[in-house]
Amino acid sequence: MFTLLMSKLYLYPACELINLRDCPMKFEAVTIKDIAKALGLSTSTVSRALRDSYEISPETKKLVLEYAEKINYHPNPIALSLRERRSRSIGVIVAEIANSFFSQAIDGIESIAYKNGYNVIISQSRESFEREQIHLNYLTSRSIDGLIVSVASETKDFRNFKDLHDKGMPIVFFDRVVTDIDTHKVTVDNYQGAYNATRHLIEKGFKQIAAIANSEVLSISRERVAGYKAALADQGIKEKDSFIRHCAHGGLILSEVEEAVSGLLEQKTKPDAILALSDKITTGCFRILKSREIAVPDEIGLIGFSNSDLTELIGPPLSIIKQPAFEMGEIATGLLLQLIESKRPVTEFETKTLAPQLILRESSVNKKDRPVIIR
Amino acid sequence: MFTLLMSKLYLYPACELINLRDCPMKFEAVTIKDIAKALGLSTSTVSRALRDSYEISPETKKLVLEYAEKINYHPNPIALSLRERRSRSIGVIVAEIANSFFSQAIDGIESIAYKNGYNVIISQSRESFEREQIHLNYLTSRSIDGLIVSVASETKDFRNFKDLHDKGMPIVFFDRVVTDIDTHKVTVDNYQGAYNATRHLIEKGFKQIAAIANSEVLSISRERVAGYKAALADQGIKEKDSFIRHCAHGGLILSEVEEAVSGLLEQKTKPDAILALSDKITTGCFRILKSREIAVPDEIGLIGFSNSDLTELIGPPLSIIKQPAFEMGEIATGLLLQLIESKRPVTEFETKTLAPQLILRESSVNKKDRPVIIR
DNA sequence: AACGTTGCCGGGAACGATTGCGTAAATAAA
DNA sequence: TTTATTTACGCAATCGTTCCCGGCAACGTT
Repeated sequence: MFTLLMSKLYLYPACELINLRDCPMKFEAVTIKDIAKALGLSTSTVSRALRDSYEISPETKKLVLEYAEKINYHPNPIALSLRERRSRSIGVIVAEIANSFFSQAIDGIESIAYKNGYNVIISQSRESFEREQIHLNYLTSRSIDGLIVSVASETKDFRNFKDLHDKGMPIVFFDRVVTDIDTHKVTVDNYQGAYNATRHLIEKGFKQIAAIANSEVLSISRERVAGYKAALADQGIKEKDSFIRHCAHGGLILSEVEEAVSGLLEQKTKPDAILALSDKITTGCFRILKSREIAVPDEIGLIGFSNSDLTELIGPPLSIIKQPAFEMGEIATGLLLQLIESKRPVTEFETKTLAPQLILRESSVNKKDRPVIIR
Repeated sequence: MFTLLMSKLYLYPACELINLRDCPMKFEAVTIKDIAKALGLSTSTVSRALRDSYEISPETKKLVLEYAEKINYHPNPIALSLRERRSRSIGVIVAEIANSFFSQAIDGIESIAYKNGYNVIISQSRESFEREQIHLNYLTSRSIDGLIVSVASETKDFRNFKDLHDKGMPIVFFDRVVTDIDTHKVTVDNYQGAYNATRHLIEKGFKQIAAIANSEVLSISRERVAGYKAALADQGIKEKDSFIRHCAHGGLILSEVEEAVSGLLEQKTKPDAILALSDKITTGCFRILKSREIAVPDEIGLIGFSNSDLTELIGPPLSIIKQPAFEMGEIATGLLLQLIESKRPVTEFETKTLAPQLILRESSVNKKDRPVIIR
């Protein structure tokens, strides 16, 4: 290195000096050429030796491998990507990272991706259609091999996803899936989750149960509301349209939750319990009830979807429907990698539906029954 | 496209058919060559036209740009990376994504990186030295342009970071910094944060204030403990070694927090307040006090570092020292990009210290004073 | 009329790796 | 000995870009 530098300096002193300044030297890239030159071999031989090709003699292999080890050679992943036309990275679009459900899911995604030598590139839609589409564009222009998506609350137009999928981009949806696009999907049994929670409320003596859901177009909202309605029907309770509210931004904006709650409380017969059908709505709802000094569960019972560990510590501890987020991330990634690495185009897609977990605590237990704390 | 395919099919029917099967067609890569061929130009001309070079006539430019737009051309970032020897992606290593502080910081990192056309590759150490080093290795072998790190609790040996930095890899530390390595750092005024919290406890009438900190080697632990001690000293309270506990894994394992709390409660004079000096420890601590049915703050007051929004909803609402996590992520990324894109090697490094925010709620207010709820 | 400028463009070598093909030497088979 | 076969390696193309050259017109200058 030193001698090399010196000789170059001798030939082009100024040029080299400038170069040294301009390039902060980065990571001294030791390439296959360096090995070839040092060992008096061709790059092809070195490459094959490193890949343990049968065409290379054991002695040469040993030589190459030892030298590569010695100078700490690592194949340049970018060169590989260019040649193999795959980047070995997958894109992820979620509403927001700082949401327990998504961060746990990303955790799962990352763990499987890492094990298989893939990078994960994360972006957040913040429930905005526009941001989602921008990120979609950006990610695809960055040549990712596949995509894992939980669509934004605002999104009503799935054409871009559809086009992308039709063009051959492997996509796996999780949590909030797009029913119209035929690909792998990973969800929780939202219907059952909402059904069980509603039924639980009824069993605990609540009569007037309202529901606040995420955006109407979202798959999870439809399924959860359906579960809620079914549970009411099964218990002979008539559903009221005025008891079902939606938050277009998934509760990301507290004011929309506030509006939903207000809408419920202003009615002639007020609800005695609220079923919150999305993470942010659950905690948002509690926040509002608390600020209005409405006692939970004595005045209004509360249960909702949530993946936060801290719900247990809230006063009163919140009953929640918890999704196996980490597992969902793992499964989605497994399916995606399967799609990416499949030799032939995949035409059979599956929808994995996991079981949600109902964790009952104090917030959903009517005073008559208190304390029935099941954990 | 169709005619092209047909002519190829005519020449190499079998070959093409196999190809079509093996390659799930991916993303139909429209390249600069396609444009050149279609327009009867050379690739150099097209490239230059796209980059608006002065060497290209306005007419040709127009032609190329319009055609490129029409067929939706996007430069292949991988080819660019190979040529420019930069991947336009930065690595991030944090303890765990599903931790409010880190997810908020990542949020900030991602926003700035995205604006500047960089990808973010995230990995989690889970406070383990081994995992951290594995990820460090992996990330550097994936040719990232720079690194943002908050070191793991377990890490005592910073040689790999140091070596990497010495080799020219731009690194920015945030939150948990490595004092020995001279590079940009972004922290919060940990000393002041702990000082103010301690002082607040004293003012609220607590006399026996204990502290539970993260791993001893961590910069944040040292600074926070120092602030705690200083506040005691300033108020003429003698510090007790037995009142300072450490959690080697940063509270990631609840049992170590349990052990720390037990250690405090077993003493002849028990503490009447606990200062938790790390996110996980704060909530872990509360969790344990609650499970032991120790009233907060009546029996033991509690305040601690935390970035979770839900601390407000806990019963009783937790007083916290909150870090501007999002902002820290933004600043760290800005500094990193500055480092990456600097023409000449940077030798002057700065440490940005932001102000923590003390949010006082009920958990740190002694009964005599209740209710003094400052928000 | 001869020569220098300028404008505009193409050829081709990189970047780092893989791989189909060709081929020399060494060995085996005839 | 001649021919076939194997062994072990090198050449060169390729992936998509950029950019250093070099070239060829059409000018303008003397």
